[in-house]
Amino acid sequence: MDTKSRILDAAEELFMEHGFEATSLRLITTAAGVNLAAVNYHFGSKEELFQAVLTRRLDPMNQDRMRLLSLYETAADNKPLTCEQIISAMFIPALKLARDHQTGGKNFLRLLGRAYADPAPFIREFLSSQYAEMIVRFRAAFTRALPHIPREELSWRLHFVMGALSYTLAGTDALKMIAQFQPGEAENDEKVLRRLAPFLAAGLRSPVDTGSDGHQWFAEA
Amino acid sequence: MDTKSRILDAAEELFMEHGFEATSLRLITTAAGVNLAAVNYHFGSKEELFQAVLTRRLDPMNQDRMRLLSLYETAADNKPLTCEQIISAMFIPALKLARDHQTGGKNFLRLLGRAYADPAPFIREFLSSQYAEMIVRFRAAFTRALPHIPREELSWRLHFVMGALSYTLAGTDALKMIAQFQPGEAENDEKVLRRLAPFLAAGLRSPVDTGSDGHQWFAEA
DNA sequence: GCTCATTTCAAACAAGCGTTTGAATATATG
DNA sequence: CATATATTCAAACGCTTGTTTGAAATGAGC
Repeated sequence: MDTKSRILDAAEELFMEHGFEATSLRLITTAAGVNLAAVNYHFGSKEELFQAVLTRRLDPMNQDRMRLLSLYETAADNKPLTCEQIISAMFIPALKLARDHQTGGKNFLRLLGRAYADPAPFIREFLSSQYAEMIVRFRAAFTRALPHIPREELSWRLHFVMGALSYTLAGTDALKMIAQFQPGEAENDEKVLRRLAPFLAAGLRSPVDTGSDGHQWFAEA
Repeated sequence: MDTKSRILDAAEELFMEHGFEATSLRLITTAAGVNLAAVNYHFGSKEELFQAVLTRRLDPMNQDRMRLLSLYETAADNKPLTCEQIISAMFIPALKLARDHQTGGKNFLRLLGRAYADPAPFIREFLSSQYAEMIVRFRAAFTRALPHIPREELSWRLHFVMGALSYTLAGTDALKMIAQFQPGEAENDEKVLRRLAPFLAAGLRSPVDTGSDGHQWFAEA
Protein backbone atom coordinates (compact mmCIF):
# COMPACT_ATOMS: atom_id res chain seq x y z
CA MET A 1 0.00 0.00 0.00
CA ASP A 2 1.21 3.50 -0.70
CA THR A 3 2.37 5.93 1.95
CA LYS A 4 -0.71 8.13 1.81
CA SER A 5 -3.10 5.27 2.54
CA ARG A 6 -0.86 3.91 5.30
CA ILE A 7 -0.93 7.29 6.97
CA LEU A 8 -4.70 7.64 6.57
CA ASP A 9 -5.36 4.22 8.09
CA ALA A 10 -3.08 4.78 11.05
CA ALA A 11 -4.42 8.29 11.61
CA GLU A 12 -8.00 7.09 11.47
CA GLU A 13 -7.42 4.59 14.24
CA LEU A 14 -5.29 6.82 16.43
CA PHE A 15 -7.49 9.91 16.09
CA MET A 16 -10.39 7.70 17.07
CA GLU A 17 -8.52 6.39 20.08
CA HIS A 18 -6.96 9.56 21.47
CA GLY A 19 -8.70 12.49 19.80
CA PHE A 20 -7.17 15.10 17.54
CA GLU A 21 -5.11 17.17 19.97
CA ALA A 22 -3.74 14.22 21.93
CA THR A 23 -2.58 12.32 18.85
CA SER A 24 0.90 13.34 17.75
CA LEU A 25 2.27 13.06 14.26
CA ARG A 26 5.11 10.97 15.63
CA LEU A 27 2.63 8.44 16.95
CA ILE A 28 0.84 8.28 13.60
CA THR A 29 3.93 8.01 11.42
CA THR A 30 5.48 5.38 13.67
CA ALA A 31 2.32 3.27 13.54
CA ALA A 32 2.16 3.71 9.78
CA GLY A 33 5.82 2.82 9.37
CA VAL A 34 6.64 5.98 7.48
CA ASN A 35 8.88 8.95 8.03
CA LEU A 36 7.71 11.79 10.24
CA ALA A 37 7.95 14.33 7.45
CA ALA A 38 5.68 12.31 5.20
CA VAL A 39 2.54 13.82 6.72
CA ASN A 40 3.53 17.37 5.90
CA TYR A 41 4.76 16.30 2.49
CA HIS A 42 1.59 14.49 1.45
CA PHE A 43 -1.09 16.40 3.34
CA GLY A 44 0.43 19.77 4.22
CA SER A 45 -0.38 19.84 7.91
CA LYS A 46 -1.88 17.87 10.76
CA GLU A 47 -5.21 19.63 10.35
CA GLU A 48 -5.36 18.82 6.65
CA LEU A 49 -4.55 15.22 7.47
CA PHE A 50 -7.48 15.10 9.84
CA GLN A 51 -9.80 16.51 7.20
CA ALA A 52 -8.49 13.99 4.68
CA VAL A 53 -9.25 11.17 7.11
CA LEU A 54 -12.82 12.38 7.45
CA THR A 55 -13.37 13.16 3.78
CA ARG A 56 -12.22 9.77 2.57
CA ARG A 57 -15.28 8.05 4.00
CA LEU A 58 -17.69 10.85 4.93
CA ASP A 59 -18.07 12.28 1.46
CA PRO A 60 -18.99 8.94 -0.18
CA MET A 61 -21.34 8.17 2.70
CA ASN A 62 -23.26 11.43 2.34
CA GLN A 63 -23.36 11.06 -1.41
CA ASP A 64 -24.83 7.63 -0.87
CA ARG A 65 -27.43 9.05 1.47
CA MET A 66 -28.61 11.56 -1.09
CA ARG A 67 -28.58 8.97 -3.85
CA LEU A 68 -30.80 6.73 -1.73
CA LEU A 69 -33.17 9.57 -0.91
CA SER A 70 -33.52 10.40 -4.59
CA LEU A 71 -34.17 6.75 -5.30
CA TYR A 72 -37.03 6.64 -2.82
CA GLU A 73 -38.44 9.92 -4.10
CA THR A 74 -38.44 8.73 -7.67
CA ALA A 75 -40.09 5.47 -6.66
CA ALA A 76 -42.74 7.40 -4.71
CA ASP A 77 -43.66 9.30 -7.84
CA ASN A 78 -43.23 12.72 -6.22
CA LYS A 79 -45.48 11.91 -3.28
CA PRO A 80 -44.12 12.60 0.22
CA LEU A 81 -41.97 9.85 1.68
CA THR A 82 -42.61 8.18 5.02
CA CYS A 83 -40.42 8.96 8.03
CA GLU A 84 -39.16 5.41 7.90
CA GLN A 85 -37.97 5.82 4.34
CA ILE A 86 -36.13 9.04 5.09
CA ILE A 87 -34.50 7.59 8.18
CA SER A 88 -33.53 4.52 6.19
CA ALA A 89 -31.83 6.76 3.66
CA MET A 90 -29.83 8.28 6.50
CA PHE A 91 -29.02 5.03 8.24
CA ILE A 92 -28.34 2.51 5.51
CA PRO A 93 -25.13 4.18 4.30
CA ALA A 94 -23.94 4.37 7.90
CA LEU A 95 -24.82 0.71 8.33
CA LYS A 96 -22.77 -0.18 5.29
CA LEU A 97 -19.75 1.34 6.99
CA ALA A 98 -20.55 -0.36 10.28
CA ARG A 99 -20.76 -3.70 8.51
CA ASP A 100 -17.49 -3.17 6.72
CA HIS A 101 -15.00 -5.18 8.73
CA GLN A 102 -12.40 -5.02 5.98
CA THR A 103 -11.79 -1.30 6.03
CA GLY A 104 -11.86 0.60 9.27
CA GLY A 105 -15.51 1.49 8.84
CA LYS A 106 -16.40 1.01 12.47
CA ASN A 107 -13.39 2.98 13.57
CA PHE A 108 -14.40 5.77 11.28
CA LEU A 109 -17.95 6.01 12.61
CA ARG A 110 -16.63 6.32 16.13
CA LEU A 111 -14.17 8.94 15.02
CA LEU A 112 -16.97 10.82 13.31
CA GLY A 113 -19.07 10.77 16.46
CA ARG A 114 -16.22 12.34 18.34
CA ALA A 115 -15.56 14.93 15.70
CA TYR A 116 -19.12 16.19 16.15
CA ALA A 117 -18.30 17.29 19.67
CA ASP A 118 -14.79 18.55 19.06
CA PRO A 119 -14.38 22.22 19.92
CA ALA A 120 -11.80 23.06 17.27
CA PRO A 121 -13.25 25.60 14.82
CA PHE A 122 -11.57 24.05 11.80
CA ILE A 123 -13.35 20.76 12.52
CA ARG A 124 -16.73 22.37 12.99
CA GLU A 125 -16.42 24.42 9.82
CA PHE A 126 -15.27 21.40 7.90
CA LEU A 127 -18.23 19.31 9.05
CA SER A 128 -20.61 22.13 8.23
CA SER A 129 -19.44 22.24 4.67
CA GLN A 130 -19.45 18.47 4.36
CA TYR A 131 -23.02 18.16 5.64
CA ALA A 132 -24.57 21.29 4.19
CA GLU A 133 -25.97 19.80 1.02
CA MET A 134 -27.21 16.61 2.68
CA ILE A 135 -29.00 18.43 5.47
CA VAL A 136 -30.87 20.65 3.05
CA ARG A 137 -32.11 17.65 1.11
CA PHE A 138 -33.22 15.71 4.18
CA ARG A 139 -34.85 18.72 5.78
CA ALA A 140 -36.94 19.17 2.67
CA ALA A 141 -37.93 15.50 2.69
CA PHE A 142 -38.97 15.61 6.34
CA THR A 143 -40.90 18.82 5.75
CA ARG A 144 -42.99 17.04 3.14
CA ALA A 145 -43.35 13.90 5.24
CA LEU A 146 -44.47 15.78 8.34
CA PRO A 147 -46.41 18.81 7.08
CA HIS A 148 -48.19 19.30 10.41
CA ILE A 149 -44.93 19.90 12.28
CA PRO A 150 -43.95 23.59 12.39
CA ARG A 151 -40.71 24.50 10.69
CA GLU A 152 -38.77 25.34 13.85
CA GLU A 153 -39.99 22.28 15.67
CA LEU A 154 -38.91 20.12 12.77
CA SER A 155 -35.47 21.74 12.76
CA TRP A 156 -35.00 20.73 16.34
CA ARG A 157 -36.28 17.22 15.84
CA LEU A 158 -33.88 16.71 12.98
CA HIS A 159 -31.20 18.06 15.28
CA PHE A 160 -32.13 15.49 17.94
CA VAL A 161 -32.00 12.71 15.37
CA MET A 162 -28.49 13.67 14.32
CA GLY A 163 -27.51 13.94 17.97
CA ALA A 164 -28.69 10.53 19.01
CA LEU A 165 -27.17 9.01 15.89
CA SER A 166 -23.75 10.54 16.30
CA TYR A 167 -23.69 9.87 20.02
CA THR A 168 -24.60 6.26 19.46
CA LEU A 169 -22.06 5.78 16.69
CA ALA A 170 -19.38 7.37 18.81
CA GLY A 171 -19.92 4.59 21.31
CA THR A 172 -17.72 6.25 23.86
CA ASP A 173 -20.25 7.26 26.45
CA ALA A 174 -19.60 6.59 30.05
CA LEU A 175 -22.82 4.67 30.55
CA LYS A 176 -21.45 1.66 28.79
CA MET A 177 -18.95 1.12 31.54
CA ILE A 178 -21.50 0.97 34.27
CA ALA A 179 -22.17 -2.53 35.44
CA GLN A 180 -25.91 -2.20 35.20
CA PHE A 181 -25.65 -1.68 31.48
CA GLN A 182 -24.92 -5.10 30.04
CA PRO A 183 -26.32 -5.89 26.63
CA GLY A 184 -27.22 -9.55 26.60
CA GLU A 185 -25.70 -10.93 23.44
CA ALA A 186 -22.82 -9.28 21.66
CA GLU A 187 -24.27 -6.12 20.24
CA ASN A 188 -22.89 -4.76 17.03
CA ASP A 189 -23.43 -1.42 15.39
CA GLU A 190 -26.03 -2.84 13.06
CA LYS A 191 -28.26 -4.12 15.84
CA VAL A 192 -27.94 -0.83 17.66
CA LEU A 193 -29.02 1.18 14.65
CA ARG A 194 -31.99 -1.12 14.22
CA ARG A 195 -33.05 -0.19 17.73
CA LEU A 196 -32.35 3.49 17.24
CA ALA A 197 -34.32 4.01 14.03
CA PRO A 198 -37.81 3.16 15.39
CA PHE A 199 -37.04 5.14 18.53
CA LEU A 200 -36.30 8.24 16.47
CA ALA A 201 -39.20 7.71 14.08
CA ALA A 202 -41.59 7.73 17.03
CA GLY A 203 -40.08 10.96 18.30
CA LEU A 204 -40.29 12.62 14.91
CA ARG A 205 -43.96 11.78 14.56
CA SER A 206 -44.98 12.68 18.11
CA PRO A 207 -47.69 15.34 18.44
CA VAL A 208 -46.41 18.87 18.90
CA ASP A 209 -46.61 19.99 22.49
CA THR A 210 -49.11 22.85 22.68
CA GLY A 211 -48.46 23.40 26.34
CA SER A 212 -52.16 23.20 27.14
CA ASP A 213 -52.84 19.50 27.55
CA GLY A 214 -51.08 16.38 28.65
CA HIS A 215 -48.27 16.21 31.12
CA GLN A 216 -47.16 19.38 32.86
CA TRP A 217 -43.54 19.36 31.69
CA PHE A 218 -41.07 20.89 34.03
CA ALA A 219 -43.40 21.83 36.83
CA GLU A 220 -41.28 23.43 39.48
CA ALA A 221 -40.02 21.12 42.17
CA MET B 1 -12.84 35.43 45.61
CA ASP B 2 -10.23 32.88 46.58
CA THR B 3 -7.65 31.47 44.20
CA LYS B 4 -9.28 28.07 43.91
CA SER B 5 -12.62 29.47 42.75
CA ARG B 6 -10.96 31.89 40.34
CA ILE B 7 -9.12 28.97 38.73
CA LEU B 8 -12.27 26.84 38.56
CA ASP B 9 -14.27 29.61 36.88
CA ALA B 10 -11.59 30.38 34.32
CA ALA B 11 -10.98 26.69 33.64
CA GLU B 12 -14.68 26.01 33.19
CA GLU B 13 -14.98 28.64 30.50
CA LEU B 14 -11.74 27.82 28.71
CA PHE B 15 -12.20 24.06 28.77
CA MET B 16 -15.64 24.66 27.31
CA GLU B 17 -14.21 26.86 24.60
CA HIS B 18 -11.14 24.91 23.54
CA GLY B 19 -11.49 21.42 24.99
CA PHE B 20 -9.23 19.74 27.51
CA GLU B 21 -6.13 19.03 25.49
CA ALA B 22 -6.04 22.37 23.68
CA THR B 23 -6.40 24.43 26.86
CA SER B 24 -3.06 25.15 28.51
CA LEU B 25 -2.52 25.86 32.16
CA ARG B 26 -0.89 29.14 31.21
CA LEU B 27 -4.06 30.23 29.46
CA ILE B 28 -6.14 29.33 32.50
CA THR B 29 -3.92 30.91 35.13
CA THR B 30 -3.52 34.09 33.10
CA ALA B 31 -7.29 34.42 32.69
CA ALA B 32 -7.77 33.74 36.39
CA GLY B 33 -5.08 36.25 37.35
CA VAL B 34 -3.13 33.75 39.43
CA ASN B 35 0.31 32.26 39.26
CA LEU B 36 0.98 29.33 36.97
CA ALA B 37 2.01 27.05 39.81
CA ALA B 38 -1.27 27.64 41.65
CA VAL B 39 -3.04 24.89 39.70
CA ASN B 40 -0.58 22.21 40.72
CA TYR B 41 -0.54 23.54 44.27
CA HIS B 42 -4.30 23.56 44.77
CA PHE B 43 -5.43 20.71 42.52
CA GLY B 44 -2.36 18.54 41.96
CA SER B 45 -2.50 18.28 38.18
CA LYS B 46 -4.33 19.45 35.09
CA GLU B 47 -6.42 16.29 35.04
CA GLU B 48 -7.47 16.74 38.64
CA LEU B 49 -8.39 20.33 37.88
CA PHE B 50 -10.63 19.15 35.07
CA GLN B 51 -12.34 16.66 37.36
CA ALA B 52 -12.79 19.38 39.98
CA VAL B 53 -14.44 21.60 37.40
CA LEU B 54 -16.90 18.84 36.55
CA THR B 55 -17.55 17.72 40.11
CA ARG B 56 -18.38 21.18 41.36
CA ARG B 57 -21.65 21.28 39.43
CA LEU B 58 -22.23 17.72 38.23
CA ASP B 59 -22.40 16.13 41.65
CA PRO B 60 -25.05 18.53 43.01
CA MET B 61 -27.03 18.19 39.77
CA ASN B 62 -27.14 14.41 39.93
CA GLN B 63 -28.00 14.52 43.63
CA ASP B 64 -30.85 16.83 42.73
CA ARG B 65 -32.04 14.43 40.05
CA MET B 66 -32.22 11.55 42.51
CA ARG B 67 -33.88 13.70 45.13
CA LEU B 68 -36.55 14.67 42.62
CA LEU B 69 -37.09 11.09 41.55
CA SER B 70 -37.56 10.03 45.16
CA LEU B 71 -40.01 12.88 45.61
CA TYR B 72 -42.14 11.68 42.72
CA GLU B 73 -41.97 8.09 43.87
CA THR B 74 -43.10 8.99 47.36
CA ALA B 75 -45.96 11.07 45.97
CA ALA B 76 -46.98 8.19 43.71
CA ASP B 77 -47.32 5.95 46.75
CA ASN B 78 -45.05 3.24 45.34
CA LYS B 79 -46.94 3.01 42.06
CA PRO B 80 -44.91 3.19 38.83
CA LEU B 81 -44.14 6.71 37.62
CA THR B 82 -44.97 7.98 34.17
CA CYS B 83 -42.26 8.50 31.56
CA GLU B 84 -42.91 12.21 31.73
CA GLN B 85 -42.24 12.27 35.45
CA ILE B 86 -38.97 10.38 35.13
CA ILE B 87 -37.79 12.56 32.27
CA SER B 88 -38.75 15.62 34.28
CA ALA B 89 -36.60 14.39 37.13
CA MET B 90 -33.69 14.16 34.71
CA PHE B 91 -34.31 17.46 32.97
CA ILE B 92 -35.36 19.88 35.69
CA PRO B 93 -31.98 19.92 37.45
CA ALA B 94 -30.31 20.49 34.08
CA LEU B 95 -32.79 23.28 33.40
CA LYS B 96 -31.92 24.90 36.69
CA LEU B 97 -28.32 25.12 35.56
CA ALA B 98 -29.32 26.40 32.14
CA ARG B 99 -31.39 29.12 33.74
CA ASP B 100 -28.62 30.15 36.08
CA HIS B 101 -27.14 33.23 34.47
CA GLN B 102 -25.22 34.17 37.60
CA THR B 103 -22.91 31.19 37.73
CA GLY B 104 -21.56 29.72 34.55
CA GLY B 105 -24.34 27.16 34.41
CA LYS B 106 -24.77 27.34 30.66
CA ASN B 107 -21.05 27.12 30.13
CA PHE B 108 -20.91 24.08 32.32
CA LEU B 109 -23.63 22.21 30.44
CA ARG B 110 -21.84 22.73 27.19
CA LEU B 111 -18.60 21.59 28.76
CA LEU B 112 -20.36 18.51 30.07
CA GLY B 113 -21.73 17.71 26.64
CA ARG B 114 -18.23 17.79 25.28
CA ALA B 115 -16.80 15.72 28.08
CA TYR B 116 -19.19 12.91 27.11
CA ALA B 117 -17.42 12.54 23.79
CA ASP B 118 -13.88 13.11 24.99
CA PRO B 119 -11.62 10.15 24.30
CA ALA B 120 -9.39 10.51 27.35
CA PRO B 121 -9.79 7.47 29.62
CA PHE B 122 -9.53 9.49 32.81
CA ILE B 123 -12.55 11.53 31.73
CA ARG B 124 -14.62 8.50 30.79
CA GLU B 125 -13.82 6.71 34.02
CA PHE B 126 -14.60 9.81 36.01
CA LEU B 127 -17.99 10.26 34.35
CA SER B 128 -18.80 6.61 34.88
CA SER B 129 -18.27 6.92 38.60
CA GLN B 130 -20.15 10.19 38.77
CA TYR B 131 -23.19 8.80 36.97
CA ALA B 132 -23.22 5.24 38.28
CA GLU B 133 -25.63 5.74 41.15
CA MET B 134 -27.99 7.99 39.20
CA ILE B 135 -28.22 5.64 36.22
CA VAL B 136 -29.12 2.70 38.42
CA ARG B 137 -31.93 4.64 40.03
CA PHE B 138 -33.36 5.91 36.76
CA ARG B 139 -33.06 2.56 35.04
CA ALA B 140 -35.13 1.04 37.80
CA ALA B 141 -37.76 3.77 37.48
CA PHE B 142 -38.02 3.30 33.72
CA THR B 143 -38.23 -0.46 34.13
CA ARG B 144 -41.30 -0.03 36.30
CA ALA B 145 -42.80 2.64 34.06
CA LEU B 146 -42.37 0.57 30.88
CA PRO B 147 -42.78 -3.07 31.97
CA HIS B 148 -43.56 -4.22 28.43
CA ILE B 149 -40.17 -3.08 27.10
CA PRO B 150 -37.52 -5.83 27.30
CA ARG B 151 -34.56 -5.15 29.52
CA GLU B 152 -31.99 -4.79 26.74
CA GLU B 153 -34.23 -2.64 24.61
CA LEU B 154 -34.79 -0.34 27.56
CA SER B 155 -31.05 -0.09 28.16
CA TRP B 156 -30.58 1.17 24.66
CA ARG B 157 -33.46 3.59 24.82
CA LEU B 158 -32.07 5.09 27.99
CA HIS B 159 -28.78 5.29 26.17
CA PHE B 160 -30.43 7.19 23.31
CA VAL B 161 -32.04 9.59 25.78
CA MET B 162 -28.72 10.41 27.36
CA GLY B 163 -27.18 10.81 23.92
CA ALA B 164 -29.70 13.26 22.58
CA LEU B 165 -29.58 15.19 25.84
CA SER B 166 -25.83 15.52 26.00
CA TYR B 167 -25.52 16.28 22.31
CA THR B 168 -28.15 19.00 22.63
CA LEU B 169 -26.60 20.50 25.72
CA ALA B 170 -23.20 20.56 24.08
CA GLY B 171 -24.69 22.85 21.46
CA THR B 172 -21.58 22.58 19.34
CA ASP B 173 -22.86 20.57 16.46
CA ALA B 174 -22.05 21.65 12.99
CA LEU B 175 -25.68 21.73 11.92
CA LYS B 176 -26.24 24.95 13.76
CA MET B 177 -23.93 26.74 11.40
CA ILE B 178 -25.79 25.73 8.30
CA ALA B 179 -27.88 28.51 6.90
CA GLN B 180 -30.99 26.37 6.59
CA PHE B 181 -31.09 25.90 10.32
CA GLN B 182 -32.33 29.22 11.71
CA PRO B 183 -34.46 29.10 14.83
CA GLY B 184 -37.02 31.87 14.55
CA GLU B 185 -36.88 33.63 17.86
CA ALA B 186 -33.89 33.52 20.13
CA GLU B 187 -33.81 29.99 21.43
CA ASN B 188 -32.44 29.35 24.86
CA ASP B 189 -31.53 26.11 26.54
CA GLU B 190 -34.82 25.98 28.38
CA LYS B 191 -36.92 26.13 25.24
CA VAL B 192 -34.77 23.50 23.60
CA LEU B 193 -35.18 21.09 26.48
CA ARG B 194 -38.93 21.64 26.36
CA ARG B 195 -38.86 20.45 22.78
CA LEU B 196 -36.54 17.55 23.50
CA ALA B 197 -38.46 16.01 26.38
CA PRO B 198 -41.68 15.12 24.47
CA PHE B 199 -39.58 13.88 21.57
CA LEU B 200 -37.76 11.45 23.82
CA ALA B 201 -40.88 10.41 25.72
CA ALA B 202 -42.46 9.36 22.44
CA GLY B 203 -39.41 7.31 21.54
CA LEU B 204 -39.30 5.63 24.92
CA ARG B 205 -42.92 4.57 24.67
CA SER B 206 -42.81 3.44 21.06
CA PRO B 207 -43.80 -0.20 20.40
CA VAL B 208 -40.91 -2.62 20.29
CA ASP B 209 -39.99 -3.56 16.76
CA THR B 210 -40.75 -7.24 16.32
CA GLY B 211 -39.35 -7.27 12.82
CA SER B 212 -42.51 -8.84 11.43
CA ASP B 213 -44.82 -5.91 10.78
CA GLY B 214 -44.63 -2.29 9.81
CA HIS B 215 -41.89 -0.70 7.80
CA GLN B 216 -39.13 -2.83 6.40
CA TRP B 217 -36.22 -1.13 8.14
CA PHE B 218 -32.96 -1.17 6.29
CA ALA B 219 -34.08 -3.03 3.24
CA GLU B 220 -31.10 -3.26 0.99
CA ALA B 221 -30.76 -0.50 -1.57
C1' DG C 1 6.93 40.31 67.84
C1' DC C 2 8.05 35.89 66.99
C1' DT C 3 6.76 31.44 64.95
C1' DC C 4 5.01 28.29 62.04
C1' DA C 5 2.12 26.79 58.43
C1' DT C 6 -0.02 28.33 54.26
C1' DT C 7 0.09 30.40 50.02
C1' DT C 8 2.25 32.95 46.13
C1' DC C 9 5.79 33.77 42.93
C1' DA C 10 9.50 33.86 39.17
C1' DA C 11 12.36 30.78 37.16
C1' DA C 12 13.77 26.73 35.36
C1' DC C 13 13.09 21.83 33.98
C1' DA C 14 12.84 17.96 30.75
C1' DA C 15 9.94 16.45 27.26
C1' DG C 16 7.13 16.62 23.40
C1' DC C 17 5.03 19.24 19.78
C1' DG C 18 4.27 20.53 14.43
C1' DT C 19 7.01 21.92 10.93
C1' DT C 20 11.13 22.78 7.89
C1' DT C 21 15.36 21.73 5.69
C1' DG C 22 18.55 19.77 2.43
C1' DA C 23 20.62 15.82 1.12
C1' DA C 24 19.83 10.99 -0.33
C1' DT C 25 17.14 7.79 -2.76
C1' DA C 26 13.74 6.05 -5.87
C1' DT C 27 10.88 6.44 -9.90
C1' DA C 28 9.71 7.81 -14.28
C1' DT C 29 10.67 10.38 -18.74
C1' DG C 30 13.03 11.35 -22.97
C1' DC D 1 21.95 5.92 -20.14
C1' DA D 2 21.12 10.42 -18.60
C1' DT D 3 18.01 13.63 -16.82
C1' DA D 4 14.25 15.35 -14.25
C1' DT D 5 10.73 14.66 -11.05
C1' DA D 6 8.82 12.60 -6.95
C1' DT D 7 9.47 10.70 -2.66
C1' DT D 8 11.92 9.40 1.56
C1' DC D 9 14.90 10.29 5.28
C1' DA D 10 17.59 11.94 9.52
C1' DA D 11 18.27 15.94 11.77
C1' DA D 12 17.28 20.06 13.60
C1' DC D 13 14.35 24.27 14.42
C1' DG D 14 11.70 27.16 17.48
C1' DC D 15 8.17 26.78 20.52
C1' DT D 16 4.86 25.19 24.02
C1' DT D 17 3.62 21.88 27.28
C1' DG D 18 2.74 20.22 32.46
C1' DT D 19 5.32 20.10 36.39
C1' DT D 20 8.88 21.17 40.00
C1' DT D 21 11.75 24.04 42.84
C1' DG D 22 13.15 27.05 46.49
C1' DA D 23 12.74 31.45 48.00
C1' DA D 24 9.57 35.31 49.15
C1' DA D 25 5.32 36.89 51.05
C1' DT D 26 1.28 36.37 53.86
C1' DG D 27 -1.47 35.61 57.93
C1' DA D 28 -3.08 33.51 62.19
C1' DG D 29 -2.00 31.94 67.13
C1' DC D 30 0.51 32.56 71.29
